[in-house]
Amino acid sequence: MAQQEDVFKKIVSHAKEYGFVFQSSEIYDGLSAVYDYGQNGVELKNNIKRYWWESMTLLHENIVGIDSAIFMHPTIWKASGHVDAFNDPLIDNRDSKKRYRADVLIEDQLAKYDEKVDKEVRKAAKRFGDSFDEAMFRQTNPRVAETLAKRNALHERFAKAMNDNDLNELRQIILDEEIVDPVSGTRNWTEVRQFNLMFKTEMGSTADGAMTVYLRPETAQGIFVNYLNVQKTGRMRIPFGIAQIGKAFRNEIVARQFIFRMREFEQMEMQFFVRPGTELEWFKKWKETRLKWHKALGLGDEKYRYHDHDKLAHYANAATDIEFMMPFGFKEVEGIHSRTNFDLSQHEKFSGKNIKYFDPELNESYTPYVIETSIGVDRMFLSVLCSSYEEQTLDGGDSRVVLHLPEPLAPIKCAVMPLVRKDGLPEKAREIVNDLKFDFNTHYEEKDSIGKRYRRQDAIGTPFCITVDHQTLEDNTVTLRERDSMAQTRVNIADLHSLIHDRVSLNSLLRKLG
RNA sequence: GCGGAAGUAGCUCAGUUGAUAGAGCAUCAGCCUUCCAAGCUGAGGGUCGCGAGUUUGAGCCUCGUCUUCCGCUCCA
Repeated sequence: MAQQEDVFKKIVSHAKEYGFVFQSSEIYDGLSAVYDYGQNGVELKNNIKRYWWESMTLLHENIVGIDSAIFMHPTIWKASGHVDAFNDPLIDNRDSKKRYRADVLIEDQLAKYDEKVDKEVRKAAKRFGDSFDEAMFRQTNPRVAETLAKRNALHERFAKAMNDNDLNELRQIILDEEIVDPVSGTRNWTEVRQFNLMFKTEMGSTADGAMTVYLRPETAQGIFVNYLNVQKTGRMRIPFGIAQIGKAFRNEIVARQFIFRMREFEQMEMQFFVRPGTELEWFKKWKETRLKWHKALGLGDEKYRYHDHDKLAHYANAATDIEFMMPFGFKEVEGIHSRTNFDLSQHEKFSGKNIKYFDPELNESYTPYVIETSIGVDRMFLSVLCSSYEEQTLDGGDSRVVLHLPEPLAPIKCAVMPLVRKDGLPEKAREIVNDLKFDFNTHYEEKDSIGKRYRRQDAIGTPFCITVDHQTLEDNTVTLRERDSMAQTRVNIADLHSLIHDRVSLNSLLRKLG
């Protein structure tokens, strides 16, 4: 494990050194958990997005795309449950170093009072036998009355504090109730802090007229609130899907592991709308379809696994993750969720609008069920990068660092280089570049020895190098050198285009998906 | 957010008990002309994360702060 973490550090360094990923605002000491993509990173990332987008929209005639705004009506996040779910008052115990939700601690305390009352009741029931009147006992017993009075006072105080969002009062309740940390058994508590996982900003240029809006914490809601627009204007029939790629934002408490967990990240989501009752079939189908998409990249089938959720979120009736073997363990890259009709029903309720789908085959209206596939672009990027990175020892003791990127995803497809910088070779190489550049991201390079130039291209994952030598001037052939095998073949300049195209075009990946 | 460790050139790092910064690789210019890096000459690049303090003097000591890593914690 320690060794793997070393590898991960090397990958992070490599990503920076070769222009894939930089920390945001680095010259100002950086901004925590925010990263920028460099000149090679952006190409790789765009290629990943294109692979996903085309696999959705080109290969499925019943899936279309949208691009919704990051700003959305704030009520959407009330409807989706994010306003409640993403706002927790948290408190730390200084001795155990554990963190708790303050409201949960107090709720546990309430439960303890209830438990105390129940205990009295059970004791009395045992003592009085059949003649025991529980209702009467609860009303009249002085010990029970005392406990209940305390409990109700606490409940009232707690409800008020939560309602007022009074964090100091929550802490005071914890102190007054002498609540101890179940781990350390101490009452050495920090302040209660509010954690807002959604970023807030204001819309409207005057302070008093401004409305609080959120940066979306997921892209899915943009699809839900538009689904009927798309269905009607696109004359879509169930089952159909809507795909979207876009940024989302979460104020993560702990954001770590490089670009694996960032505060600003990009999602590729597809929401698939189906007839109620058929959702689990579709869930199964999308689970398989999505894993196939991953495996087609050839990063290694053994690096993937499903992780089915036992504990389901409030809106889901089935959920699984596709996990990828990162250097720091199997980690979620994609989630496939059967979201039921929760989101659409909520939007119907909160908006007051009828957004039911009319099914012409059944001749009835209903709220569709939704299967979601949601993949993190940055996580995908990381899995591609990590599994492609190799430090290779060559015959003769030489070594090289190679990125075995899937060829269609590589930032640069081919590098053209004159063997020497004279005798008209550079000019000939330029001619080749000027022909290939319209179809492939092509680099020209003439500096340093040829071996060194090959190494540089290996380090950024360029699949092909084309070398122009003196023979080229005579018979228009060049050396085509392959990244992974380092094999060299003599080919005609006229054949370069199709040779490269067969290997680096996205089609070669998409065809594997059928 | 808590605890621990760290931050010196693009990368990897050295810097002795405090005396105003070095190496290798990389980059750039030139020479050489060579099909798998590390040949020669020269050049650029650092207010030692940032800010205070102690001191005649701080990369080194103290405090604060930011960032990163590890462990907790959290995770629609």
